[in-house]
Amino acid sequence: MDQLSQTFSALADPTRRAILAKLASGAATVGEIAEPFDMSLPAVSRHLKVLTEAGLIERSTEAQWRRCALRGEGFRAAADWMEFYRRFWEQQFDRLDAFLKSTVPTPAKGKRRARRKP
Amino acid sequence: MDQLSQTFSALADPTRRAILAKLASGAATVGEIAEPFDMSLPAVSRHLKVLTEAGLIERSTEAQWRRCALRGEGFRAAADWMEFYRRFWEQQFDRLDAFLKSTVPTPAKGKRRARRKP
DNA sequence: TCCATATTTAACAACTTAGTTAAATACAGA
DNA sequence: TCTGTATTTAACTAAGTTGTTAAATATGGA
Repeated sequence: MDQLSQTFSALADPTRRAILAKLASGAATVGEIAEPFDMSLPAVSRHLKVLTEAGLIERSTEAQWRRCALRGEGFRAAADWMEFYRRFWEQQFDRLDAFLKSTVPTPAKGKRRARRKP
Repeated sequence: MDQLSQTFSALADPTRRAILAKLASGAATVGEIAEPFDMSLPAVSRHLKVLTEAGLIERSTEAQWRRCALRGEGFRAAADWMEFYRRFWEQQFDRLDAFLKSTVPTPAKGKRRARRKP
């Protein structure tokens, strides 16, 4: 599977996103990560495997614990991909903005399209 | 399924990302969208359904054609979610940057390692 | 009305995913 | 070496995804 698909696929699960959110405030062991979830340890272990293979986390061994930490670089490609589409939602916002402005008693009429500044 | 999962799940397929890329340069009918793919029309139709349900595209009817267009707003939540993690990859870059600076006392001509684009 | 074009729905197969429990493995310390 | 704690792997099931072909539906025009 291509890298982008693997990343988005890994992010498409609420449990995995919750794991990432936890790791955003610091590294943790598998047991610590699993604790808040109403799910067996093997299930969490597999979510961690998916995140690792997607490059979103990295793991190190400390005695009998496996410490997991966020791997920022793993987000970059997906974030860059998304960034390309930013203009579309900003443009949409501008359209709404323009619409609201045109609703206000202002004589400016016509089909012009506002562009947001970068 | 929650909205974020639905969005990321929709993006986790190269065919669907290719469809979005095409729509980024303008709206198109189902037939036009399907044309470049080595895949049956019903298969493309289903990808479009997934994208529609994820809110990433919107459709309108014109005679017997269904016109599809990018729906920027649909990207926003996922992009915002990603944005939260930006500091992690930027921080990682900064760490590398700092490491390289500390490793090379005098940034002279003989560069030992290429720097990634800023 | 009937036909051609555009698209979706139905029915199906192959494959993947996400969870379960039970067993296996890894390591630290008595 | 034996034991307890931490974690992964195996085997299995249920459900979901992606593709196929055939049939159904929608629309405009002769």
